[in-house]
Amino acid sequence: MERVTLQTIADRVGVSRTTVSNAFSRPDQLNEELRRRILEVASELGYPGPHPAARTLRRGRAGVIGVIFTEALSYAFADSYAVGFLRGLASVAEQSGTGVHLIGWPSPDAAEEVIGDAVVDGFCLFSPEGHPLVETVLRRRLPVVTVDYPYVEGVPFVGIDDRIAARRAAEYALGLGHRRVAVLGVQPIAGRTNRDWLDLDRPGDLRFGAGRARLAGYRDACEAAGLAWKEVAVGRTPNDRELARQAAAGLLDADPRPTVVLAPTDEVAFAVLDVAAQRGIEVPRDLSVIGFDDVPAAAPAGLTTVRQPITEKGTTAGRLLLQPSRSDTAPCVLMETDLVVRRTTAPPPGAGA
Amino acid sequence: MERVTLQTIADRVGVSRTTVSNAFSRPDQLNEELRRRILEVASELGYPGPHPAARTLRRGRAGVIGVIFTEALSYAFADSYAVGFLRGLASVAEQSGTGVHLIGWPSPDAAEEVIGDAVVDGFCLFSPEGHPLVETVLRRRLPVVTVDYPYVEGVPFVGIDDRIAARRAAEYALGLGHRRVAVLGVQPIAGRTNRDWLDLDRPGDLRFGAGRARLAGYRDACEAAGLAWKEVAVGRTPNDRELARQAAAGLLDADPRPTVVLAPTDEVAFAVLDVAAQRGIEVPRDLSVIGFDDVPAAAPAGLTTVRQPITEKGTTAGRLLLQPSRSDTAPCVLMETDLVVRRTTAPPPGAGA
DNA sequence: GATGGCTTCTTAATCAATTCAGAACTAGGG
DNA sequence: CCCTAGTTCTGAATTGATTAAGAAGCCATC
Repeated sequence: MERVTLQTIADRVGVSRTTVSNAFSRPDQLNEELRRRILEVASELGYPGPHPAARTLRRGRAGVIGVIFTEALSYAFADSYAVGFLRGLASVAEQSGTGVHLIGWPSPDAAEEVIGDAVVDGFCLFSPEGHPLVETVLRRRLPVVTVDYPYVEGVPFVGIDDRIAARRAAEYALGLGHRRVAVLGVQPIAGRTNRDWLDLDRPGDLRFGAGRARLAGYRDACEAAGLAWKEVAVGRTPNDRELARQAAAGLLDADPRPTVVLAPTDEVAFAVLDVAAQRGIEVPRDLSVIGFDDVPAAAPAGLTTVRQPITEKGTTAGRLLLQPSRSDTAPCVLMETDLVVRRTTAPPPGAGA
Repeated sequence: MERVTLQTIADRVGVSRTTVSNAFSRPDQLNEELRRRILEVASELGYPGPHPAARTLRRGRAGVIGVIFTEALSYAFADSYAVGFLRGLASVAEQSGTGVHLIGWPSPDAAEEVIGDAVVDGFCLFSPEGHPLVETVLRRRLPVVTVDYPYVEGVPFVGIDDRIAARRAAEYALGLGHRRVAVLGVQPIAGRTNRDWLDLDRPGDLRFGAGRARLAGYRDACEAAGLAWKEVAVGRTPNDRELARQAAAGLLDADPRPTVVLAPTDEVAFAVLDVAAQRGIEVPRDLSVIGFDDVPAAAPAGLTTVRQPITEKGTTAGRLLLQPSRSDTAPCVLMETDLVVRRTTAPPPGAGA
């Protein structure tokens, strides 16, 4: 059985290849009766329809956008922040008949290849912790939007001001009277972490990771409140509930125990709550906990956290990609955030409620 | 600025197009020094790399598989069963340098187009509730694997025996002594539901939906235990925790109230637990609840449920797609399931514990 | 009876690569 | 000096469609 192409059908029906193409793609260009005959023969021969790669090549448009993650693709489905973002992006893409191609990143080499081979009309770089692949992506010379990190001059961007938002959260805690403060930072996954990751003063560095920017915001608030940074217990952890329990335990087992933990994400905040429950530490009486993101699970858990418009970030990124602006300067959207106070925060014990 | 192609570079360096192509795709075919010169010129000219569509067209391989969902793409990220499945699939794809293209289904027409336009090497049809698009997909004449439903003769398949698994769960409940039984079925989303959806006796129909198959399993168990099906309270609901609360309330507010609810999914079971908590009905003392799927949230919630290997389904489907079997008959994998008894089931009240 | 406008179809160019067969050159062995 | 083998590069065919430009036929209008 040979391959069936437009030509096969054209020969069989006795018309030109063009006419057969029109039968599929521009029905108004030919006689209805002839079109029916063509489609009938096509179906008889088992023609799979116009070849998408050939069509894309000729048309110069794929009808798909690619979303590139920082890590392995499975991350996209494990993290509810990522899931929320994708939901927003997908809904916009859907409306314009555009597909979404998810691109993971098993290893740097594989990434180069996958990015080079992606049949897409544009890329969305989704990377809470910076993205070593920006160069590779830009090389494709397609429309690009980066989300969260990094901000690249001339490339459309969607994000929030992590530093300010984190500062607000810390200010709230300090305002409640807390002075024994512990903070946690999200570090990039193992292997890519350098030793002075916690050195917040390296210039320009904050532009490459939400974890560090939030940490810096926490520090800003502490110092403004007259609390020296070196008196604050600082830990770091991957953004995984399971793994974060270790770091959380480290902080909660210290003596004196902190009265508030500022977590870099809700996921990590949940880990802190888990450990507190294990230890019989009552929240918020003995310990206050603040998260970041306001993922769907935060509300039922009563977690005080910094809300950011997760899904809206996705829709915004989608629109930026699908309807590129005509202006000279690349759009740069900073979303609003706000502190959502729920049931995991209270004044420190002995504050004389 | 003109478009830069292999030819542009070839002209500039003074070699043939073939040689430039080799510089990118088959480094062993040319002199290292010449290759360096070519790559240098390419980078100077801002060459984006070999055009993926052209490459795919010529090679006849895309390096991507498509996953087609039953409903809107956002569903894929809202449902934890789907998320688990995708995680498995993605991990296998990743290992063989293959991308994953997620394909939603905003409307039937849009779907035809998106499926026809997808530059992929194969399709995975993921559809707990049957799939009207099987025909469209098969027309592409690419490798296909269907997951859960529908089972199509000659098409590789991965799934579980929903009917048997559901029967086992119901048998357990009946074995505990329950006689006032309520069951819930998951119906496809509104608009595609016909009126006699609950008529389990329509021939062949059970092959098109986990919801109905599980319902049939519950019925099998009841009748085998001498409990007439018409004495069982039957409700139906979409697979959404929020929406399912309504159906759950309908069952729990009945008089006499059932002592056990057999839910078609964990998501629905959670809704039943929510409503029970609202009403002050104590689980498992006053009410037993059994779910289905064993999603990650089931264990912490203590939900008794039917475990199915969600992620493993994904890896299996991936392998079937990426390493098509050489055998004549299409592989058909039925996964194991088992009942996981946790803290939401007990003998009915007044059974003399 | 020529002119113009429609509809319907065809011709030929184009999209951007890959690949196979073969040419040119170098080097080694007899 | 010739033959063979190996490396490096080229020419031409091929992949499967879309599209702009143009031709043929038909009808109505002036």
